[in-house]
Amino acid sequence: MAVTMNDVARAAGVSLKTVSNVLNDYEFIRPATKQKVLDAIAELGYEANLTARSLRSGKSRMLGLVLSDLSVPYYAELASRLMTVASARGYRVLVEQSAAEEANELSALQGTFRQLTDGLLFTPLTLGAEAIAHHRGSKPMVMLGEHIDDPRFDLVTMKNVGAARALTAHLLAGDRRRIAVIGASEEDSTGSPGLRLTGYREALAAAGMDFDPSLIVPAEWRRDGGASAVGELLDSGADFDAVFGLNDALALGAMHELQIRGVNVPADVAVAGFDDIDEARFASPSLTTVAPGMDEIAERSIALLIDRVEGTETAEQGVHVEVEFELRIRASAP
Amino acid sequence: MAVTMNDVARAAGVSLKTVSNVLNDYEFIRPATKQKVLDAIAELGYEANLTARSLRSGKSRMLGLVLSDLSVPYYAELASRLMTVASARGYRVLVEQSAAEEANELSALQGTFRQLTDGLLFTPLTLGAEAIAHHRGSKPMVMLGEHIDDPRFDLVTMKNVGAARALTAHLLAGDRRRIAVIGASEEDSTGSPGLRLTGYREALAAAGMDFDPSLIVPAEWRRDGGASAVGELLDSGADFDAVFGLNDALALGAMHELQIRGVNVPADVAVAGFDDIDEARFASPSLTTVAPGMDEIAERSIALLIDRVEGTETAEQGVHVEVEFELRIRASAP
DNA sequence: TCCGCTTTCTGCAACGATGTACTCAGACGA
DNA sequence: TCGTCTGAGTACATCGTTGCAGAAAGCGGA
Repeated sequence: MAVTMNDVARAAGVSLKTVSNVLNDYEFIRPATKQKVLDAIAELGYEANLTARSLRSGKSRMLGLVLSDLSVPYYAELASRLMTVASARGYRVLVEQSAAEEANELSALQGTFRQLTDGLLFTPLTLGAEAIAHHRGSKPMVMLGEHIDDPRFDLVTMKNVGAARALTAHLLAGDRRRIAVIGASEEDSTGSPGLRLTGYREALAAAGMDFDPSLIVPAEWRRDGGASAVGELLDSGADFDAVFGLNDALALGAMHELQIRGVNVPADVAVAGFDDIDEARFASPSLTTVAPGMDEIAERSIALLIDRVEGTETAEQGVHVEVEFELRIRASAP
Repeated sequence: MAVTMNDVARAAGVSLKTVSNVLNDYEFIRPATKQKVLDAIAELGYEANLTARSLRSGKSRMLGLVLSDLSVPYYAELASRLMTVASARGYRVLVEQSAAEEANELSALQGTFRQLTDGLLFTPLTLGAEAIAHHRGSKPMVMLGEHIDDPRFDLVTMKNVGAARALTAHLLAGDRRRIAVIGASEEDSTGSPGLRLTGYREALAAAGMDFDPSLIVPAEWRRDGGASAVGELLDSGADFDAVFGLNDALALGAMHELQIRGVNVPADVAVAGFDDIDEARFASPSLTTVAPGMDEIAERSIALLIDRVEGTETAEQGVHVEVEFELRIRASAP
């Protein structure tokens, strides 16, 4: 059996409650008593039982993170940073994969997963604002990445529109005139696809260029999605001199397919992505993309969530944080 | 406040313990009573408090996973699969990053992390068998990936030696005569680097070729490690016609650097990796590598660990599982 | 001297579940 | 008819903490 507070109390010759007081930094304890307790703890190698503490106090010092799939590089890198930042503040992160399915997102929002954690970092993909508001429960929650722009929720996000606009402007400045977009459909206006597409349209408009719906190709946001989307474009004989993949996976898949088909990147077609995952830097050619400020997203969202959990952040309305981006101009679209 | 078993008991007009009995599928309950309880549960929307259950029963239905860094694609993909498989058996996975530092591995092995979980999936990178045996505690533990070949531990691993041998043999069959190895040093004989290097040496020996230590370049197992290692090789004027990166990240980094320096892959230098991460398929050129059977690793290790936790697996000695691999011949080393 | 306040420490209940031991009918066999 | 056994359900203690209330001792002020 493990050492309990009772054993420590006996060894130190004090009451159980005094041990608890020492551990919780209660103010009025004589230094000598405190030392006795600390010595006993060290000698017995006592470690607090987190389950019992959690049951009694109602806090687990665990944060939940809901995302679609940990094997997506962007999410993996984000999760890694979130865990590191949380750990520095004494919290752990419990990850739940939703596979982008509504039922899973719902159960992560309500069920036992919620119970185990003090607060939630949520990347909704299928659930809308109303559904979330209705099922969210009472514990703190910070929305991530997706722009569910609703004053009821805390939100930490990247500048989707601005970044996409800047990246498109860069392509235009490089004399690309027919920029295909992969990963959205024409009518998208919300969510990451919609916002990034909006940035693209704004850049076109600013340059006085027409928007051509035939250059917008929907695709699953994965490498294979990017590959097949660009395949369709090529097969259809579309005329384009650049591809903007709405995330890096799409762009990398597209670039792969282009090269297989003998299209030179960037001479014939420039390629740009979004996210600046580590892989982008080492692709061949290296991928021009946008770094959405992942470190800052991780820090701000963890800080906000923990402040909510601990009652430090008291804003009534949802707090909205937008993080600065940086263009990463590389060989695929110089 | 959340609904408790007491509320359910009151609503159903039975004792608290009867509710518990229904939930735990106790045998002797009249169907009518059971139905009353189930109705009350449904009506009140009761959900068991996992923390309380865990305190009382000593089981949390959580498994720990210790790895160096979730942002490493191989680990991210593995973690994702492990979570999916565990979830199908009603378990969650709590991930801890060790950053490949000894202190972190130790604390994951002993500390509060261990307390929170019923069993551990452990990828040791710095700790040796003795240290692990000494600090392991009493809960079940399954070693992953690394070949700490010790009968005291359960282990699920890939065929490192065989796979590396087969891959090297493939390169030799393609008439590559000077195969550089990135990610190991000459004296390595254990761990992933050592085992894969052993496979390489065996393949050379089988082909009657000499082993040239100057072709073995140590490197951090990351993309940038692969890039700088191959940079060193080129700078030193070494003579080589193939690169075997001991994992895909190394190989992809190396391939990137080769192409930047104007070396044609595969015409001038063939490149091969190890792991078959998703990215390998979409690299340019696509990467020849070994698929180490990740799905099977995930299934077998979770099954073994849960069987230990639930007492189904009773082998006294450590159970050792070796999973089959498959070569993936692609464009970088046809 | 007595009161009230602060400092230091203690005991008990409680968090919400499960395990053990028990009660109480009713059935069954001798 | 009696004792025993089995089914069905209950009461209470328990897991290891923390919150709340209170007790004892010391101190200053009137």
